[in-house]
Amino acid sequence: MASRPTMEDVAARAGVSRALVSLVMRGAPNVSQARRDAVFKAARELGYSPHVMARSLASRTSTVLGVMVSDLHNPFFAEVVDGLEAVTRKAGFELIINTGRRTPAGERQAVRSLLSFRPAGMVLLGPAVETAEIKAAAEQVPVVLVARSTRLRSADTVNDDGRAGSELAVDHLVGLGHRRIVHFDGGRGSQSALRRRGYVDGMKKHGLQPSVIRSEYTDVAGAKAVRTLLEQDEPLPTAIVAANDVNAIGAISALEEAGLRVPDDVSVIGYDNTSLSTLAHVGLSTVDQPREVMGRLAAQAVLERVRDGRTEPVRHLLHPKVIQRETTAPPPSDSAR
Amino acid sequence: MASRPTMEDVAARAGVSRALVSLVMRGAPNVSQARRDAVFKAARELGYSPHVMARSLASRTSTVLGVMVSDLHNPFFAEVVDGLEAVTRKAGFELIINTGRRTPAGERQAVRSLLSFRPAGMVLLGPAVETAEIKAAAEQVPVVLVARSTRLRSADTVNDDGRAGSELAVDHLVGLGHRRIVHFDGGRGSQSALRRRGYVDGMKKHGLQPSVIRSEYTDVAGAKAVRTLLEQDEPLPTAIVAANDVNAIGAISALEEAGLRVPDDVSVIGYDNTSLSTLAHVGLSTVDQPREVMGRLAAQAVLERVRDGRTEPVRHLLHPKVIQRETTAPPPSDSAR
DNA sequence: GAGTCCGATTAGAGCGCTCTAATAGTGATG
DNA sequence: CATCACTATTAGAGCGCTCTAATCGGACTC
Repeated sequence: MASRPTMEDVAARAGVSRALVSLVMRGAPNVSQARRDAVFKAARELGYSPHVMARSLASRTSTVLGVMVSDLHNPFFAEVVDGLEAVTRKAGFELIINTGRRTPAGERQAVRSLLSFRPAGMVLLGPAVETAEIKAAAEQVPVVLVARSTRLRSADTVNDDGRAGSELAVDHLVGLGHRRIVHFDGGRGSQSALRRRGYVDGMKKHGLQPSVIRSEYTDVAGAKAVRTLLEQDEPLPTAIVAANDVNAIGAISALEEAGLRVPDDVSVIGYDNTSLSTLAHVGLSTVDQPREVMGRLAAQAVLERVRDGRTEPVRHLLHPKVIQRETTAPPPSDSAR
Repeated sequence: MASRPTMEDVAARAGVSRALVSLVMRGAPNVSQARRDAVFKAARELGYSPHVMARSLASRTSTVLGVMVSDLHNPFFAEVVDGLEAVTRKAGFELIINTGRRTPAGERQAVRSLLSFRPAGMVLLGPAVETAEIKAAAEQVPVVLVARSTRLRSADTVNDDGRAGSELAVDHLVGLGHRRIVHFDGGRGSQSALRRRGYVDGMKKHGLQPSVIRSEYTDVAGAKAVRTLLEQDEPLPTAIVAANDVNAIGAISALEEAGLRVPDDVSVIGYDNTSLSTLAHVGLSTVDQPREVMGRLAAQAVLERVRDGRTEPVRHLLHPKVIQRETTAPPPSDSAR
């Protein structure tokens, strides 16, 4: 495990100064072809590659972008990361990813850890962490939030209109004839309040009684919410607006385990339109968020702050739409109230 | 966006030397309580946090572990990362994750990018990248491979016995009465050759004719393999041994789209036992790999090299087992050869 | 042949930190 | 009260790099 060669080593081997090697490595224009070749040759022979962190320390700049993923298990984020990567790679930045392990405390750690690399910017995907923490980060470095809204002028946001999305989900179910529609919410998760409000507003709009069951953005929580439902005395709802796709799938699993058929007995609609819902075997009806586009927009936003020095906040608000697949259908005929 | 405070700033504010601040930050024992408190107070007031990279530059050590995830979309890796995090966090190391975007070229970039941070060690999850690249990395830093075998003495490995696992899958299907069993392989993906061999060996052991369809570790590829199957003249197989869970789910989706029922018409068994397969709605029969344990073992292996200076390679080989759920059943009765 | 330019090259300081070696401080000891 | 034995603190060099300012070496002019 020989210690890696440094610029000094390359310089010695190529018979030039360290400064010249630095120029060559950065592709400076005024270097003679002969020296340039000699430096590259020496670098190749030694297996040299620049020490990014020493570079950023010396240059007081960084090409690193930190990405905090609140839940690595949710495919939604993997798809956003795809969009992020596409844009940032092209712009010559590097992504480093950290996970929040589904808890605010974990997210806090992840954000701080990312910050300790002194990145040029940060993108937080679905953060559930306190606003204070986000604010602190945004004071040090440009921050873009995805799937989380904020009033902070120092952070940009990329969101879909979660209120509208949930309302659309309700409209869709009401359109199919449902009246007893329950919402499993995202608990303390990001955007959960908005989706809940959209659901409540939608229900009221149709003159229906909203009913929210506290849940989370995980399959386990979705299954648990169903069990809560089954233990209640009240008649079962004919439809569920789940917090997100993962939650919906957990719910469907629990329903089927309880001998209920989806959508014959109960309709379920998710949220996010992740790859999960696309699978024909799952065939989850859901509300679409354009995940890859969101990643791209987030990357552009952070680059605008980093490279172009923009300081005015940007708020991207995308319009959700319902994707009907096989988990929503008219309610069973005997369910008329 | 004020530039972040440095150790010098903290020292000035606390009325001590920079060296003392450094000692306090590292929790050195021989510092008076009074000074220690003063330093922490000043640090807090300034919002100071140490610059990890300057630290590792100066100390010639690193607490960073690089993790290359070949496919962020595959939940298998998210679960391995859970195990990695649990162990490394406790040991005071930080994880930085990079993705290979499902291509060898992407993995190469990711590995190099990770290396440019001069991490203490690297863990490659399911790498499909060339051995030469792995070897080059292993010359600079301890490397642990998960879900990929190698002969390199410079790298540790954590694997399940893919050959045995596939053979078990075949045994399971044969035990149910299947005889026309097809394998969708993992193409150039890691461990794919081993799983293929286990399948072939298993078939031969039972006196059956192996039949492999080239595929990949993605749902899209699984669906495509089914379509290939349907276009062939030969009678459909009664069972499929899929490359992994994701591939299996893609396959099931395509089968159902074609009007075939699983497991009534065709049985499907996956590989990995990811959270995906656990969902009751999916109910995928599969071959279990203990993902979180694998993450823990990998973390321990890399820490042993980093901290304890182990140089002998370690090979963890875990024993797979079949998990029967709802996608495997006896073949349809009229399918007798 | 002295002077001028301009592109190519380099010396040296410094980024934020750690680490070694030296220094200051504090009692205990004889 | 000088000496010793510690413990607590600090100065200063240096990690691998960039960047500014200085220098070098021709080619060109008059």
